[in-house]
Amino acid sequence: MDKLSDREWTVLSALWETGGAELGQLVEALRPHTGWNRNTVLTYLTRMEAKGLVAIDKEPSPHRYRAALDRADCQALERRSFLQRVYQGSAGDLIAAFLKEETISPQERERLRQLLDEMEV
Amino acid sequence: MDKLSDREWTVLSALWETGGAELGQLVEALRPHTGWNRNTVLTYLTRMEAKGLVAIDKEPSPHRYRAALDRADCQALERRSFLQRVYQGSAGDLIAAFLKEETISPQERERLRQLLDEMEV
DNA sequence: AGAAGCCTCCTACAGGTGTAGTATGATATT
DNA sequence: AATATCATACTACACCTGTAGGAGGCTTCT
Repeated sequence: MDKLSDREWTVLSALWETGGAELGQLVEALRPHTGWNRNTVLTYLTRMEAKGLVAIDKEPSPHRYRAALDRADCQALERRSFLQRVYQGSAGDLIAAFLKEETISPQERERLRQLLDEMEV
Repeated sequence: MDKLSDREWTVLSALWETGGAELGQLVEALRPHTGWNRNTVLTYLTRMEAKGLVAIDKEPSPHRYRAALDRADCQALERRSFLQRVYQGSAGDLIAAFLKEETISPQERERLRQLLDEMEV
C-alpha cells in the first residue's frame, strides 16, 4: 500500500472518529479544519475507494462511507517511514527529539517510564 | 516552507552527509539506494534550488551543491507534521508507540530515562 | 586535433493531487 | 405536483512529481 497523503489522512481521521458516516456528516465534520467543498470531499472518497482506503456501503440510498484500513496499521506504516526518512532508523534519536521538544504531561512521563521498565526484561 | 517529499529527503540526506558535493559524487552516493539517472538527480537539484532547499555554488566550474536548510530544522518541521497528522498531537501516544514497536538498545533506554528525569522539576 | 566523457541547460511527458463545476436523479417540504 | 435540497456520477484542469532524453560546451586522454 502506498503512503497516505496529507489529505487522505484528514479524510481517514474523520472516518475513524465518526466510525463511518454519510457524506453530509463528513462534510460538516471536515469543514472546521478544511473548509472543503462537498464535491471535493466526494472526490477524495471515491478516489480513495479505488485505492482501497475507503469502503462505501451503497445499499440504503445515502451511501455510508467507512475507513477500509485500521488506524493502528496506518500509524505503524507511517511510523516506519518517518523513522527511516527523518532519523535514518534511529528510534532512540527520534524519541529523544520528541521528548525534548514536545510537551508531555507528568502522567504521560510516568507511563513512558513504566514502558521503559517493562523493556528491561 | 512546504513539506519535503520523500525524494527531497533523500537528496537532502545525501547533501547533509557529504556536506555538499559535486554532481558526480552525489550520483554515486545516491546510486546504491536509488539507482537514479544522473539527469534525474540534476533535475531534483535544480528544482530544489528554485524552492530554496538547495544552494548551488556556480563559481568553479563543476558546480557545488549544498543543502540550504539545516537538518535539525527539517526534522523539527517533520516531527510537528507527523505528530499532528498521525497522533493528533499526542506526543505521549506517539512515543509510547515507538517504544513498544521499535528496537531500542539498553544504552538508549538509559538516555531516555535520563531525559525523563530532567523533565521533572 | 579527435574522441570520449562529464557537466549543465532545456525539454518532455505520464500519472497523481488539489480543487472543484455540471448534470442528473432522489428526497423532502410546501 | 412543484420546488428546493441533497446525493452521486462524470468531467475538468492546473500544478506537482518522478523520471528521464537530447543538445551543446568543456576537459582530458591518446
